[in-house]
Amino acid sequence: MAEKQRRKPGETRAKLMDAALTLVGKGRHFASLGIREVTRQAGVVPTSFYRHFRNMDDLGLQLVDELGLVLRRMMREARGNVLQADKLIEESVAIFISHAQSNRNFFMFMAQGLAGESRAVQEGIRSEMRFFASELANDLRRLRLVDHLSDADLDITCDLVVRSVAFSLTDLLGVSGDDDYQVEQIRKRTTRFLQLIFVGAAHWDGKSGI
Amino acid sequence: MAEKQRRKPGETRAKLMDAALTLVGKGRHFASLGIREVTRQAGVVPTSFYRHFRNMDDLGLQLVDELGLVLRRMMREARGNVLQADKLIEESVAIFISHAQSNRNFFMFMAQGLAGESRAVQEGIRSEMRFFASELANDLRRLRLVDHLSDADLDITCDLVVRSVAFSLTDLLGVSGDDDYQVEQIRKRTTRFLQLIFVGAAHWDGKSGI
DNA sequence: ACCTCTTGTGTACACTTGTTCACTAATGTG
DNA sequence: CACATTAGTGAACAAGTGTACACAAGAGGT
Repeated sequence: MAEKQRRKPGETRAKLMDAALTLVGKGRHFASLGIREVTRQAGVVPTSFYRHFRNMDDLGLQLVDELGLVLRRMMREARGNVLQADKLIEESVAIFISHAQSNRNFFMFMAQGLAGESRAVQEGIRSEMRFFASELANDLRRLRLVDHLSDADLDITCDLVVRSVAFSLTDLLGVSGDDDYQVEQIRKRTTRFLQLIFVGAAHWDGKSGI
Repeated sequence: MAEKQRRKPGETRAKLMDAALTLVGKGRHFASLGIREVTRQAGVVPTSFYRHFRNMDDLGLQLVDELGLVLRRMMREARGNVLQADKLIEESVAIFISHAQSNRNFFMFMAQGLAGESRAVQEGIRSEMRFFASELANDLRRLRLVDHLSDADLDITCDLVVRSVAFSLTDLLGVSGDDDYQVEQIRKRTTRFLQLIFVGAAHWDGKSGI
């Protein structure tokens, strides 16, 4: 019988969140996880769960918050590392892929959450994406790369960019992660997507299309 | 005690698939559905399930097949109804939204399956999307709208179009369905996305972007 | 040193789950 | 009509589930 082991404050909480992410990383869907399963994976007794979360949805919401931090870190790195404007897309995609690889479980949770079963989690992730898109819009404005676009059109453009990258996530998470060839294919394809979008934005006249 | 009621062949099978879709439509995630739950919703005894499916994954796979039919019907209608090339995007998006509304549960299942827990279902949906993109490419070629694009660039373009529309699905399924204003917003936004992409494709020179 | 709050533990209970089995009514085939 | 096959039923079982409760060990304040 295990002794009671008092650990650092918040450690069990972190272990539970980690456990959920680990299970998601192993291919399970967050919606199908149970409290007992998560506590088992965390090496903790089931009742401990309730000390930190009201239910699995609650845990999901707190994961979204942490996801926000991961995304912000990624954004900061992108801002710091993208020096020349002409390599902006390529470098940003590379940074994105690198972060997605090293936080695989988090991004897997994000991909799942977009069509997940908790409306709150869904809205949380969506909100993170909106924030991301608006920051991207700010940056592009600041770099004076989109002077001819109205605010509304810039908004559309950035939204589409973020969505395309998010969709690439599902490609990326579908391959084994150390399959360098496949990852490289996805990187190239995502880069092309964004280039296509920005070519469209550059020639956008505010009216119709084809 | 209910009598044994022999029904039309395949009726119970259909009822089970319908039941799963109904539950998905009610906001449940497919990955979290259980056999008993589905049979209960279908008004059938749990053991009947095994007469038609080996497990829930199997049911999911068969749902993907039916989803394929729905998508093909939609494509056929789009081909028949889009007369003028200049309204191509708007009409296609309208048809898509209309189908997504009247097959809400199916499309919800599709949105979930993209990051679902069964690899086979995931691959099935992905394959449907690839098929859709390639058919779109064929149509655009046939209409001679993309003569300046290489096959590879056309492929990228159509892929991006299909992805964008698929992502709009998650927007659409997030609103209540008879909230006409919101649906209209999504329709407009999706249309803009596609217009932006096609403007990009029209000015694509085979090299870089911004 | 005392008290209080927080956090982790073990036990318990009622309920649900997936799956097996034997049984039976309807159906199609000869 | 006889017969094999299919497709439905109900009972059963072991395993797993969420949650409630009472208890205890350490932390922090006074």
